Amino acid sequence: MTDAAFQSKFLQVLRDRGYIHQITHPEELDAAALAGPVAAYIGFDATAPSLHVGSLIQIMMLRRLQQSGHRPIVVMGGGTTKVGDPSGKDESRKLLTEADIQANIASIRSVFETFLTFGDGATDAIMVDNDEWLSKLGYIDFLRDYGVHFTINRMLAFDSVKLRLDREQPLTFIEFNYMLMQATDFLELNRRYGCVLQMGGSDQWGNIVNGVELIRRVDQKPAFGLTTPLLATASGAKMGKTAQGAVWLNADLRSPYDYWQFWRNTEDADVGRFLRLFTDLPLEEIARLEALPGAEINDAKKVLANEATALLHGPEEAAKAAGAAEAAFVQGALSDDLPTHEVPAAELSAGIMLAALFEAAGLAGSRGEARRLAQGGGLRVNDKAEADANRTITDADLVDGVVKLAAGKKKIVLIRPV
RNA sequence: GGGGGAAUGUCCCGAGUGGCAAAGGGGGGGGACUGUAAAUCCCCUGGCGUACGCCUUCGUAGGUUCGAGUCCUACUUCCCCCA
Repeated sequence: MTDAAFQSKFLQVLRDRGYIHQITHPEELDAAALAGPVAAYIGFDATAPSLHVGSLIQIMMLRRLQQSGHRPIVVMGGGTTKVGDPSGKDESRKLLTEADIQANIASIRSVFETFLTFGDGATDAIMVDNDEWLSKLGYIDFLRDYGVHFTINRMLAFDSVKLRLDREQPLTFIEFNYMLMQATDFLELNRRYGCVLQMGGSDQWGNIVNGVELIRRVDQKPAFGLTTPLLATASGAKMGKTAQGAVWLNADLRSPYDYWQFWRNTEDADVGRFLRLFTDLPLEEIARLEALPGAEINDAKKVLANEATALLHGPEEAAKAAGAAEAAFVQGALSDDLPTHEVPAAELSAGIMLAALFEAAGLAGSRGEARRLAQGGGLRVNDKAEADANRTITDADLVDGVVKLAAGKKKIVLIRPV
């Protein structure tokens, strides 16, 4: 079956907006989606207190699923995170404690509420924690019930395993079991909720296929897998990695302003693709936007930033971020909505070394970095390049009640005495 | 079980003769040019210090030496050959 032949709205949308990389059984899945609401899940491991942009394509895919009249299941990996997914990783990650994992889950879960509608209806989203069943597995029972369906021969051939072996990096037995855990998840969800589809990133293909085959083998029931392409920018860089680290979705880790900026700085060649993936705009509108010539493409980037920020943080925050950016970049003015770092007024009066202030404001990783930045001409105070990072900042540097610090032209933080 | 290799700047790859803060890439940051883009060119890329400087780094732990990434010993992990 070619992609063009999809009958179901769900797969048509995914195809047209660029979500599909691989599907295990395209025709069957298409038929199932056409016949009625299907339940599909994506798992999210709780390795950090927030998801980042890399997971956004998955979240958006669940949104498309729901928009197409189906039921999204968000699986929090309380159990799988205890084991640790080796997929795409060079080396073992430190094992997280149970408390860390639970704290991460608590912190992560709220982002889904803005993208999905939760409830008890047929197409309402639900969220479950796989620790609920995984932690109850008994070792011998597990081996007898599930272990018999997996051959080492096969497991060794999966990329997640092969990568580690090829790089001569150790792969521990616990990590080796991860794909079995994930396959167990799928089977359990299939039995509990009639979940027939697991989706995920292309690095999850192996894990997903295992689940599909487990269900087909053990329960002789249909099950499907679908993966998204690996997201990279047109220049080949991994999506969502910036100087300051990952682009977190939680507002306390990355402000709406910075989130807006992230999208605003999209490469020309990515604008159309990102609009399709990360906004709800109609395809015709996107086609028009991405066709804008020359510098006008910047208008499309603003739309992208507005829409994407609104989806995550709400329209008000998006508007504030857009306003602050407009003021800072176009008018060269200050806006209260720029990222702000507060310092005690007394400390400022006494004087603070500029390099230390940069470090505290998060604009530099260390004082040394701030000094280098100054030498390179990228350190600015109140819009003026400052070559001496050792100079002292005091009340005298306040302009309209704040000191405007910038690392380069784009990263701005206002220092406000309190 | 025996024999032979390998682990390097806490992002990755990777040179390295006993004097090394350690070659060179990639990635990242800054500057110039632009459109808050890409491409290109230039600079920077362990921490602290205003500074002569001090501290911490080459799988782990010891040792030899005025001095060790470099030599020795043990351990850890990986690869190859023989069994």
